[in-house]
Amino acid sequence: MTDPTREAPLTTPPPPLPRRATITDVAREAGTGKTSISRYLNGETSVLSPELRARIEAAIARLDYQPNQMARGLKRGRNRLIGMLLADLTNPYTVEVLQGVEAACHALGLMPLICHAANEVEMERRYLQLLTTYRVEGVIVNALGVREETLRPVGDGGIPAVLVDRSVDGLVADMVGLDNRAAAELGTRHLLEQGFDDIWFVVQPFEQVSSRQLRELAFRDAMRAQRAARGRTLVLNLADAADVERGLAELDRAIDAAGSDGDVASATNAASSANATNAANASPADNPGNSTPLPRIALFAANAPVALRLALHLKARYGVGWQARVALLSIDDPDWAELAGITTIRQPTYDIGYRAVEFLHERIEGVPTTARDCLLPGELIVRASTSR
Amino acid sequence: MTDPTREAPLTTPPPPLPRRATITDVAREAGTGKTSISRYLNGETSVLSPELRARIEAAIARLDYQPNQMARGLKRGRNRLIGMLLADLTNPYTVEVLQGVEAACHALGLMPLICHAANEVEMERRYLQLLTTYRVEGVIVNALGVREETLRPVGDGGIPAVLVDRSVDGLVADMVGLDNRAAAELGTRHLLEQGFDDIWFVVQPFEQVSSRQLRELAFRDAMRAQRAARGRTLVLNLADAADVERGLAELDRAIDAAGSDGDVASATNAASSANATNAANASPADNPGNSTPLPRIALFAANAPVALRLALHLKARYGVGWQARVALLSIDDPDWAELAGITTIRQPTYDIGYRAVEFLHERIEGVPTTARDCLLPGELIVRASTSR
DNA sequence: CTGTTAGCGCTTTCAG
DNA sequence: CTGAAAGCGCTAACAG
Repeated sequence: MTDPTREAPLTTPPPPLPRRATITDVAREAGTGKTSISRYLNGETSVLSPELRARIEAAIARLDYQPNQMARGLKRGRNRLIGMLLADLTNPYTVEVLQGVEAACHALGLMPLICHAANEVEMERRYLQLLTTYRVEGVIVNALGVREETLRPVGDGGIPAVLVDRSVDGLVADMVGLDNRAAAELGTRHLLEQGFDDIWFVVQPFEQVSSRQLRELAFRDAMRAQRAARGRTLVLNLADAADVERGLAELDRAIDAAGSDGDVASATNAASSANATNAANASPADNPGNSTPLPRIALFAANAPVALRLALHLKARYGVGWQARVALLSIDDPDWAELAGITTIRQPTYDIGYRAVEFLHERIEGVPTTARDCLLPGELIVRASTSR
Repeated sequence: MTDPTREAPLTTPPPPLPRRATITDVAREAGTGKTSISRYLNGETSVLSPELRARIEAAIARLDYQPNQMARGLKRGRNRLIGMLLADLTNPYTVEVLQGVEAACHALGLMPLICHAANEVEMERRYLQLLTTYRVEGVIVNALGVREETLRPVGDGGIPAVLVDRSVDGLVADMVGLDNRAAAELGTRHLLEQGFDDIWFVVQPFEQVSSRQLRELAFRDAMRAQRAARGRTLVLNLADAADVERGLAELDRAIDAAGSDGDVASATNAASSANATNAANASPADNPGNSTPLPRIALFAANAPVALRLALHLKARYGVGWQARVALLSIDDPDWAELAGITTIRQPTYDIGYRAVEFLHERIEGVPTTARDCLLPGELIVRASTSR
């Protein structure tokens, strides 16, 4: 569609829906004027004589009348609708945030229009357009990694907006999400404390996505503070199978090298690959005398989709016992984490959603604050994968 | 709220949103009447002189005009909105269906309002009310196990509706979902062919939910056809922790009995529990002389949430090797299925969603058919859990 | 306490 | 080809 403001003419002539009762019908039925009905609907109950009120109530019941929100909205200039733009419902994180959003909306009398961009920037643009066209009073945006262009209608001059999980470059708006820096530090420190000295941070392409950027940066910082341990970042573009293959192959080489070098129990070819490139600068002395030597390599997944991809690969490669071979920690705590026994950092997803709506509500009601950030802490959940 | 048609008065006086350009503004800017603008918007392009058209285009661009859908809807009597009422977004099934719905809506120029009841009947009622209030042209309902009462506004006399996954007792409407009978048969037959002779069908309470009913019934029928194998149904109310405990304990007893009785490798107390009640009538001769004897018990989960609960329990009880102890098969194919190596029957979720919208669209356009059912086949995906 | 009168932003006859 | 006028269902002054 070249011009988004133009739409194709409706194919079929409107087959009139079964007409519902209108306020006029009710007024007639109750033998009064529309105004009184309107007053009743809006709770101006005190100004109505009990007698009239009863008649109105009866009429409404008899006609099964339900006020038309569209018309109300048109007149009032407000429709209690807010848009909720989601990047990816496939990600459990999104669904959880949504629960918080719904609860808050319920509490505040708002109705969220949920729009699912399904990772397509074009969809995102289209939905944003649609939302403004329906005159939503505000939007909560879990944006794809986009810039000012598609997000132009919101924020600053446009409709009130609050960002979730990620901030967007050109856009000044409230934002609520995980305290990424603290979370990444928490995870890294845990891994270090458990004695891992070769840690891979695995993340989707992060140039566009602020939260990923922050996590990766915090990871690098945390690793830098710790000498004698090595930290690397592996970028996995989950949308590109070839890229994923390449990345996983790189990982495999490292794991194999570390495994044969460090695992004294598997007495196969320990000596032969002692000079493997990757594990060269790890100090063997770090590892205290456990009965089962630790896997030397730990994987730190930046979010659940990455963790799932990694887990699937590791399982395919090392079988059901993969957890003993490589440690896996992930930000996000999907329901299968417990099943796979991986350590996670759970985000306060419900609260994130709830706060987002509260922020938006304040903005809608015209509270004048400047753009705020609300960073909520994550919670480390230690499971077998990284413990002992 | 006693009376749903009444709403609390707005707390704050409407702080006027930054007013957007209206059709009148555009008309003035273009030096013409509203009618021509309207014609332009509705693609009646042929009746406009190229000159006027250019002026209109310019005016629209200059004012960044976007027609107000609410107003259009009010006038036209149609707003291209449909409701999508979801029982539980936490279930991957739901999200997948949603993708199909969205695609179809996109193709047909509809805008889905997604409402998430989060397994609360009250929410379902509330949303349904809201949807009719916004005068959606139709609804797609993935209902909780409800009866006519809350669903009264839809179907028959009310707005067009199509049911997804489940039919509802009092309600005549189109319905699209899995061919439950065939799917349950497929699963049962697979288990039987693999040599399992003690099969538990595990399902949430199914009096209210037609799809669960059908699956359970088909399972029982399929088992009845097969002599020498035993089939049982275990009901697990996932919302009730105590009930789940009870059910799982029952399961444990059966597994222990079967395990000690059949698994010659674990030479612990084979004899002592040979007279265990449950496994008594299983014929040991059925099991061909494999190197690793098959686990005798198979679990058939009626859907993914049940399968997850089972898997979590089994893992907690039998450790990472639980898959060797008990076979697990599930209807639904969540992303962790591959990770856990469980066999599944994948539903054609995308198609289900897509078809649902197509059905609804036909209904909206007034195609006069009688209530139809569309049953789509599931696909068996065999994984380690039940193979060999 | 109650009804009359204007519109909200748009579409749609019906005349030019 | 173009525009004026009459509403869609509802709310909000403004009088009674």
